[in-house]
Amino acid sequence: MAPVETRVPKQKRSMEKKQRIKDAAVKLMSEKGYHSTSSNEIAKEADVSIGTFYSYFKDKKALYTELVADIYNMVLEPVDLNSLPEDMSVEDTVYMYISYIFKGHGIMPEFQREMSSLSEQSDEFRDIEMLYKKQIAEMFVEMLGDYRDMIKVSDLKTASYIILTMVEAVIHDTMFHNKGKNKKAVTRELTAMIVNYLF
Amino acid sequence: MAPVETRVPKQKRSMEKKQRIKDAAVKLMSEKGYHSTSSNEIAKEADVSIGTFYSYFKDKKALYTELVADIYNMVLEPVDLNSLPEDMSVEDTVYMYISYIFKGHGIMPEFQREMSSLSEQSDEFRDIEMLYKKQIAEMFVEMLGDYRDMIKVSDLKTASYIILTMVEAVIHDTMFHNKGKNKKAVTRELTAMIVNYLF
Amino acid sequence: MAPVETRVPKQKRSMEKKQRIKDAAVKLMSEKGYHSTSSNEIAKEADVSIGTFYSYFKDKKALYTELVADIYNMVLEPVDLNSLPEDMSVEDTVYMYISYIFKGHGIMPEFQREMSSLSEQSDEFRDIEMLYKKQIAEMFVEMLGDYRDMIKVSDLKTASYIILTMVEAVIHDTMFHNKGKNKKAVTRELTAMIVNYLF
Amino acid sequence: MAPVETRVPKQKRSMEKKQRIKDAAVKLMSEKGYHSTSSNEIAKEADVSIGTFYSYFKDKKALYTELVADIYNMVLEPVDLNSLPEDMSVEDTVYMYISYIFKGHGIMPEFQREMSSLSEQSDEFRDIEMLYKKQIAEMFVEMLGDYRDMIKVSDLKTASYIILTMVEAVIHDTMFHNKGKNKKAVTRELTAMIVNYLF
DNA sequence: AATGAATGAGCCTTCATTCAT
DNA sequence: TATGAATGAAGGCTCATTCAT
Repeated sequence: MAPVETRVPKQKRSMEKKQRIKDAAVKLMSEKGYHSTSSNEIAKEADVSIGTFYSYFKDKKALYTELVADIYNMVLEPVDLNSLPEDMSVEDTVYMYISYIFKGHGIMPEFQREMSSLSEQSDEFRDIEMLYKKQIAEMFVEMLGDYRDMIKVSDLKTASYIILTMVEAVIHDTMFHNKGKNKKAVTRELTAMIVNYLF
Repeated sequence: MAPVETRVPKQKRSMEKKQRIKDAAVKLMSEKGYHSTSSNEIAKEADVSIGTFYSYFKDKKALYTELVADIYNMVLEPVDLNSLPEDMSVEDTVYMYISYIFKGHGIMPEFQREMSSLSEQSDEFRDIEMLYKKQIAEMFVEMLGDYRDMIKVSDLKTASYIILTMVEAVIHDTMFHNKGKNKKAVTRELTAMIVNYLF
Repeated sequence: MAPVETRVPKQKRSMEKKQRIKDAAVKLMSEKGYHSTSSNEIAKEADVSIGTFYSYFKDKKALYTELVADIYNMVLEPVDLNSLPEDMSVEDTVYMYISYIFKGHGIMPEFQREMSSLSEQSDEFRDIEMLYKKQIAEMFVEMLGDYRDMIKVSDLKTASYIILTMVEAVIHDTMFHNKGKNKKAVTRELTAMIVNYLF
Repeated sequence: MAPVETRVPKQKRSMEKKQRIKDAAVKLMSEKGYHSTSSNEIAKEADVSIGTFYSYFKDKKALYTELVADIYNMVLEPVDLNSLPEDMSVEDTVYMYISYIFKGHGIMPEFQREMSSLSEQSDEFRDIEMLYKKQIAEMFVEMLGDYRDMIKVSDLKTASYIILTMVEAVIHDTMFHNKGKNKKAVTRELTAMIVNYLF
């Protein structure tokens, strides 16, 4: 009843074990989905006892939540907006933004697919996703820099969120159902659409 | 091995029973998702024995498939494109189209949420959804009528599919995460974006 | 609780129905075994309602019991020992006896296979089988006629029962596991063995 | 889908548990037959959780298969043909062989009854039994030793199989339906019969 | 810290049997 | 007589989670 506190690993060996569990989980859940992957299976794939599994993660859901957070961090981390060229055109900026999102969807795409599916089912996961999305949307506003003043749309914040939603939907579709074909063409079309919309 | 065939109800009372099962399923799956809703639970909610459940539906998946079909029929049915005014502007046409999709998402929205979630997980369900989407996308092309000649986009078929994907994503987002606020504003924005894109 | 008396059909139409049920049962049980054949399936195959099924047979087991009795009657019925030639040799007599048993095993052999399997599981069925076996064994003694005096075995009754057991085992094996090959050779060998044993 | 492997017990306590399950299964299946004994029932009788049951056995059939193997091992193990007296008569050899089979049928006779019943129903089970039978039949040929040259039967291999079939049928009958009475008399009769047949 | 044997609630599904019509 | 919709106990099996070692 009184739950044993989940272990917070501080030593390297432990970290490795926790990471092994995560890697195993990503692998298996990407292949077979969250519901069809059992904790025992994950532990075995990670070459760790089921007891160890439960010493690192309160339950299966907690593991999943951490995985989602990890993915988002991986997707967001490598951005360095400060290093953008000063004199990019609007088109180039939007194009770059879309490419960036495209790139993010290239990281563990199968797992992201599973994520987007599960996010619909639980507000808990949904909330994390919102956090990330807001960040990405804000990033777009920043990227626009001085061009912001030329935008005809009044509520830029909302607009950027809608733009992100749209872009992700189309990219998602392109990645999974068109198997990643015509990335470039899609990026171009989206760019045109967004530029037309904003300016 | 050779199971007794699924019952095809012919009398009113039976129809009611089958419908009761469906209603119960929609209710529970909307609340807790497909995977967390058991057949026994559905039967109990429908006030029907589990045996009756399985006499109407081969298995849980078959029930789900019927539900999806029902939803699609409800969404698609009430359209009558022939009765559109002859002299609508492009903006009005697009606006109407988006409104139509918005309306569709208002039917059992929570269940549709679950549907879109499951579609990601199984090509089987995905296929049904595609069918419906293609119809809706084609409908848009038809609605454009004579304006089609003025469109600058070359591949209108693909464009209409992308537009639908986008529109649905945004509407979906608006419905569930903004709880349906500013439908009008969103519709207006989307209209502008699409018109700008196409013409 | 108070069981409705099982119907004893007196009219032709009813007889037909009951027979249809039996035929269907034999067919299905021969193919798939007793345990894998459901009463609903039998009723459907017989083109009769499940209610009708239960008006003719108290339960599934009662149907089976009747089938066993029927088979035994079919196997035993067509014998007419009185018409045997007077001057048969011992060998010919034994050969004829074995052939007779072989023939019996040719009647609905798959169902008999199922029967022999189930007989092991229920004393009820077992008893019926004993009855039949005793009759067959006695028949052999009768067939031997005047040769009886020349037999060296003391307890002919027991001997004849053992002989039957043996013969059936070998025939059974020949029918099902050797797919009925070398019936003649097997009959010949058995004849030799028995003649050697008795005389 | 990818089930956690069946547990291979290494410690004594576990071995005991697995054995308890087997013992319970033998007991119940002997009493009520394979089909009428449920896995939950076996687990309960063994005082073990159903989960434990399925950690030791893939499914009910796998348990059964192990039981059959165990029985065969018990029946075959204690044979040491090399220690036979050199100068046994043919009669004594055959008598000994039959006694050996008789003894084998004394081990868990009720379960063996169920086994022979199931063998008729599934080729899968039948195959295992064949393996064992072939061994026993071959053993007989070996036992005959130098007497083999004096045998008048041409195909000794087949003959030994038929003899085994016969002997088992009679023994089986003696054990269950005559409740083991006159073992000696039956053995004597069978011996005579076989010797007469072979030589 | 780590293990993994053990648990048992709960899942999906079947089928012999009843009974209102 | 006949129907067949309806029942629900029971079966085989899974898997998240616990806890003694």
